Amino acid sequence: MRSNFFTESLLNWFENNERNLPWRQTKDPYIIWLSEVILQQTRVAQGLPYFLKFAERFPKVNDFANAEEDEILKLWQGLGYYSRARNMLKTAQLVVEKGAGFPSTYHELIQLKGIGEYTASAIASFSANEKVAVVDGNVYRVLSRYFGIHDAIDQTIGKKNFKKIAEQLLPAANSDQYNQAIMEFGALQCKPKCPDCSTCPLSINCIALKENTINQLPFKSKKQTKKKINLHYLVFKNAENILIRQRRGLGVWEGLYDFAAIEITEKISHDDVLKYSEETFGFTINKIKEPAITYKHILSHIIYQASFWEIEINSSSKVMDNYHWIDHTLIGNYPVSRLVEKYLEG
DNA sequence: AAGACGGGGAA
DNA sequence: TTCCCAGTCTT
Repeated sequence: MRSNFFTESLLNWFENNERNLPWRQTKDPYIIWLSEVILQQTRVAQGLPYFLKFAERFPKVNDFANAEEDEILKLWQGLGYYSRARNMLKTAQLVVEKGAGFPSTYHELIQLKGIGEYTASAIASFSANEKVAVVDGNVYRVLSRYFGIHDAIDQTIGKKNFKKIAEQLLPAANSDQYNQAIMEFGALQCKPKCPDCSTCPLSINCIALKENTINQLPFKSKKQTKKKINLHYLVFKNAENILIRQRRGLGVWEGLYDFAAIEITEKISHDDVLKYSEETFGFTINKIKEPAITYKHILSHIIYQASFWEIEINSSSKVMDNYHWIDHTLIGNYPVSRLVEKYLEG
């Protein structure tokens, strides 16, 4: 599967269409790592401001390694897939501990937390020009269409095939430029919806265009379903304090802060709230404000229907380890989900 | 192999 | 609504 026309056309297209992105101004594997992890499953437009924040706050891996997880998560707030942030801290700490600087070889990178095949290839290619092929969503799309490959990209067999083809296409020289080029081409020209094939320099040899299968490729075998969960938040307050909880072992939003909550499918009543408050916390309720609105919050695999009960109590009695009474004006200092953020915005 | 894991932008 | 984004990890 060698194609000089394909690779030469992409390199030429890239020379004329490359975006000026800040992480392309450096060979520092640490900075490239920042950008690559931030951009996992994330559009450039959404990730860019986060990259700028992180690069400014943590110019060196040492700065990152010395930060508290809460600060990392606060900076990451709103970007999603928070395990990326938690894994980055572990990786930064390990790199500093080893004392040899941020690695730039695929072999070393692939062993680090939060760095998989794509990210290890990207960092090795862009920082050290190692001859490895990147395979991301853009690459699947461009290759599947141009070569008319209908293998499922969410199956092991299909992934291996695309990987092999990507490796065979890698040019001997400028493989770093070529890797950038094919991804940029996928993002700007060979887009998921309505690609502009009429101006595409590869269209003359594009199998999917010839077969009219552009809108069927790349092919995925599974379709995701979302389960619906009702999330009843109990926001306990007294005169000056509010009760927050750090999420531990709940799956979603690990490490972020929210409030006491009941997750059941049924609606809950005024009496349920009273009973739960008494049994779980020993609280005596002063006043309950029923939720006026509900929030629909959609994750990749869950649809939350959330409501917030505001509950006044008189004292701040002792609570479990992962719960904290804090001054209500300080809640903005804690990392929270977009759902909680929207509630707090009123 | 399949599911968990966020949030938002585009059509 | 539906798709998918410079994917990775766990089971």
